[in-house]
Amino acid sequence: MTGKTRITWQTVQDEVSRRIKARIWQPGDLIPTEAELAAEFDCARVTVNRALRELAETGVLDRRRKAGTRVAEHPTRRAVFDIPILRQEITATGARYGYALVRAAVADPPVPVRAAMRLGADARALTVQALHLADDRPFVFEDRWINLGAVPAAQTVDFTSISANEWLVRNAVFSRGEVVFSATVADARLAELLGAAPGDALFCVDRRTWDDAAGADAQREAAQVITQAQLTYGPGYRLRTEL
Amino acid sequence: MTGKTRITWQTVQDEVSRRIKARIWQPGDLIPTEAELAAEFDCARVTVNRALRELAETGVLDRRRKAGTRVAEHPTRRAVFDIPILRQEITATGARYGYALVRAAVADPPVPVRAAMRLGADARALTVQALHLADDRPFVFEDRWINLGAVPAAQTVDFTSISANEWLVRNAVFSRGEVVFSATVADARLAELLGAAPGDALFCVDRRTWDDAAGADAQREAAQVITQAQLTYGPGYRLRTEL
DNA sequence: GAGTGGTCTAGACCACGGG
DNA sequence: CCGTGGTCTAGACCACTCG
Repeated sequence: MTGKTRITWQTVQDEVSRRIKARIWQPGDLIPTEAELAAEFDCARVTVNRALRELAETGVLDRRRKAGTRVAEHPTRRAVFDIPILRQEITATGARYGYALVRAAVADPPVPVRAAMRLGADARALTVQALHLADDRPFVFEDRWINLGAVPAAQTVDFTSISANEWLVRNAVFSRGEVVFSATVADARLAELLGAAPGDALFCVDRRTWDDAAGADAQREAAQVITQAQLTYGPGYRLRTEL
Repeated sequence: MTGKTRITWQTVQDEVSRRIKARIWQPGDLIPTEAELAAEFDCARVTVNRALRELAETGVLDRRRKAGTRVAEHPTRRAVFDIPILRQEITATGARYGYALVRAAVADPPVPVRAAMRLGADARALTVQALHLADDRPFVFEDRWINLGAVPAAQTVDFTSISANEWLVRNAVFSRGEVVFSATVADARLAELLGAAPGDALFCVDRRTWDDAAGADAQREAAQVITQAQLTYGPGYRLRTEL
């Protein structure tokens, strides 16, 4: 009865995973070569390769040419977060999405922002501050700076009707991004905006996105920051994922 | 001179990425089929498949049989965090790792812990509290509960010399995990342990791991929580990643 | 030097799902 | 139905790196 089902890369992956979980192959152990496993499972070597490659990408296996494949000593688990548009994050919870612009203006960015965005001393930028609402209650406060040198078209956009978040996703190319998670204390203004108490601990996400000059080979030197955004979530926010 | 370099899946992936970034193929657009691209790049179809599969996994493309491959409308970016053992997280910064046990005891878990771990009303569990140090300064406080029903061997371990974190990674099978990020306010005890001021906002990570009864097909019903840990980081901690 | 993983090819069959 | 992606096969060559 065993020869009936067709061998697929997932079959192999499941069996290998099982043997690791069952400690048949222990951390640090060398497991059979691709060719040996292919013979055992009676499938092509590339099928085994596909199965093991994914396990190596997720950190379960450690593969090196000539050295062979070992069960990872320290199974560094990898957590994956989907970073959707805020509208999606809110509607996904079943709540109604709302948006309220707080301020949009061309201004001189403060020094820390100027430094983070690598802007010249006299460069002006567009600041957009807005609240994203879930069922009419404040969900997250967005404090964004947009580099007008990189996205001049942003200056003419009416951000009372569309969030900077969504406009940028659709209209600005970006090739690289950074995300930083942290915790911050609610000051008086944040507390008022988010309906929190001053002193509350708030979850905070900072994003920066770059455009590595299209087509240019001079990589990160020529990169310019397109936008920087600080998202401060309301009290009690939790970001969850599975391993 | 163009025919000189061998076509590889990465060549194809780079070119497809370039066309998307350059808006040659715009969000929502149907791109050529695998067969067409294989003809264009003069390579095997499976090579194109490999290239596009990765882009689909990262959310850049949306692929459906018969419907073809489209550029994703909402480029949901995916942030990946490596969750290493704390020792690695600390030594990776160049700091010296240190560990100090605060408390290890078999005890009655408080009700919230009992609920989160799906423990019976009379079940006892092992609590392990410890500080992880970077260059002798508190880096993170670990407040952990271990289900002795799932990992009885934990009861005999001397957690003064090895952290529960590391012991469990090496000795406990787990098949599924959950990670939750949040922000919390430092109370008097946390402030003292972490060298923070009471009222500071602290970054907090909660982890739970399950063992889905090995081999059983009754999946998540039969699962038991192996351990739950709350990691509270010192003030100013930031978790960073690239998109 | 030689063993191991990384990848490509050409052809084939299958599964899904749009029309 | 039938086009499209998903996968398998057998063979081949290459790149890395350990011994």
